Amino acid sequence: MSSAAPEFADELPDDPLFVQALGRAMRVMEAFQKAERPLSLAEIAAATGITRSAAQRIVHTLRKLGYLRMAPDGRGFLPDLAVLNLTYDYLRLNPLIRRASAPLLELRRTVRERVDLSLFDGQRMVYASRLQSKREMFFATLVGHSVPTYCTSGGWAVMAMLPDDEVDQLLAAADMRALTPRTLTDPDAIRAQIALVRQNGHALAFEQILMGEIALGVAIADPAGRPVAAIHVAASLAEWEPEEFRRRIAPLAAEAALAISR
Amino acid sequence: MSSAAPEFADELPDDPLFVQALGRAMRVMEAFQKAERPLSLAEIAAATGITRSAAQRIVHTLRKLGYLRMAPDGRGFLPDLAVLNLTYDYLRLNPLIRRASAPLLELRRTVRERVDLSLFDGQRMVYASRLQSKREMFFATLVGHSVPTYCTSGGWAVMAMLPDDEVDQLLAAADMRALTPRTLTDPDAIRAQIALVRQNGHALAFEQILMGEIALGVAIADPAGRPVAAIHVAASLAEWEPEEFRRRIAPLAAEAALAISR
DNA sequence: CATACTGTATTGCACTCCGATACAGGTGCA
DNA sequence: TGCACCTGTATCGGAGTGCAATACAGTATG
Repeated sequence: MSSAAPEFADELPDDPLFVQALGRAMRVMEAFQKAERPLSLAEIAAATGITRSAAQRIVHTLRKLGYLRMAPDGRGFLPDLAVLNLTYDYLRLNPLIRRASAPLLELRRTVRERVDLSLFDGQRMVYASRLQSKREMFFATLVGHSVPTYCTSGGWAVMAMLPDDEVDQLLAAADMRALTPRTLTDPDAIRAQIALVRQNGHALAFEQILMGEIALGVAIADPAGRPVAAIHVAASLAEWEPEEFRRRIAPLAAEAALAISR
Repeated sequence: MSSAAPEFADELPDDPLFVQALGRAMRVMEAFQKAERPLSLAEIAAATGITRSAAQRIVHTLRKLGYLRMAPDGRGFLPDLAVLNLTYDYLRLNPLIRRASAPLLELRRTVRERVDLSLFDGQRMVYASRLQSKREMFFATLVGHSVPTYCTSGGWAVMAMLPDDEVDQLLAAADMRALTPRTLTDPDAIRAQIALVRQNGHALAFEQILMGEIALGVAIADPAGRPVAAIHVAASLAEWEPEEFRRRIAPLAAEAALAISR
């Protein structure tokens, strides 16, 4: 980090339309992504590369607007309720999610296992909708939760629809770490999975995120043919024989994905 | 609307810390709350009371940051994925929701009906977590969805913990409309429900939001004793005799609420 | 074919945001 | 006890940034 390059670019060079104050403010909100507890002004300033003064003004403003609030003990700040209003508008207005509504419920009804819709965001797949089944962990069920693209059934399904050079780029840039003993972190092993998806039309992932879990993923493309999301169906290996799971679930998931893609 | 008062206050008079550009930007994001489809620059400008130029710059910036995107057909703008990252941080870092995790799952497991956690936001109760049961409507299950405080079991439970004058204020300011034929819109009828809550410790709502639905709500207070949220358990009148529902569910919901309040 | 709407680009001026600095209150280490 | 350092809060002059007006290209809609 001894480079002279600025760690934080307030704007791209010569972008006269970019509103600096807004860019900084969103960096403040995003600072909480790496936080595990309330952030003080000094911490916010450090994390975003702005001065404490600027952080003060931005936090003050975001607080008045309901996007941040002071932590219960008066030390540090946290995201606040107004954030959820944005969430709802995003989900409600997103055309893909609107179209996904009926097929996902139908799928959930027939398979009776957990059904998720996740959105492709480069290195991550972000959950936009979750229809639980039985046992659940809580935070894993939160909207906005994301999992790595390289080690999920949905991520493999999405990558299978990308040209090879983009897949290579993605895998090269991935910060791979094994989440379970069985998580694939070898790029070639992942490429092999992608090849399988291109044959089968779906991905099957064994214990990549959680031990005991099997997941089947199918990608959803936009009208131009680019993958933008994926459906997952996740279940317990204690209850399913893998080939049976694939045979039963794959056609239903594929049908749902097709209905959403349109 | 012939008054000379400005319809949009960029800042409170003499608040030297308030960042105008940021206030405007958040107004732009919030403009989508009343939208049913993508908004054009002109519409955003009109909805927020800023000029088209300012809207252009703000939209441009929010777009570069991933909070807005152009609609699929190139006409108008929509909230974009980055919003969900904020969502997750809010849910993940919120102390109340952290504490609620285990009790809610436990409650869901025992009652086997829909269990929600909603946050008190004045006139609205905003859903922060939803654990579905069987049949569901989709949009109703989205995080960030909100329902009026005055006609939900959770809202009644929350109001029961407020002093009477605050209840009166809330009801006076409420824009009451019946969502079903049975929705209570008479302030006195609602006050009667609140009185019941103060006796029973929970609220029971019949078909206030949706015909055929019964809901039981219990409030959650902060350490200072102010209500901040509510647990709902919702079920079908086709499957439950109301008194049986109350008898079975109320103690369990109350226990969960207590565990969360701490 | 004209009109009105899209989104995009440019420019000079003034006001707004900038960052340094100071302050009050609490915590913790010596 | 007291000093050092952390909280969040408040003030202020200067300069840089966001402001609004205006122009432009492309596309529906009448």
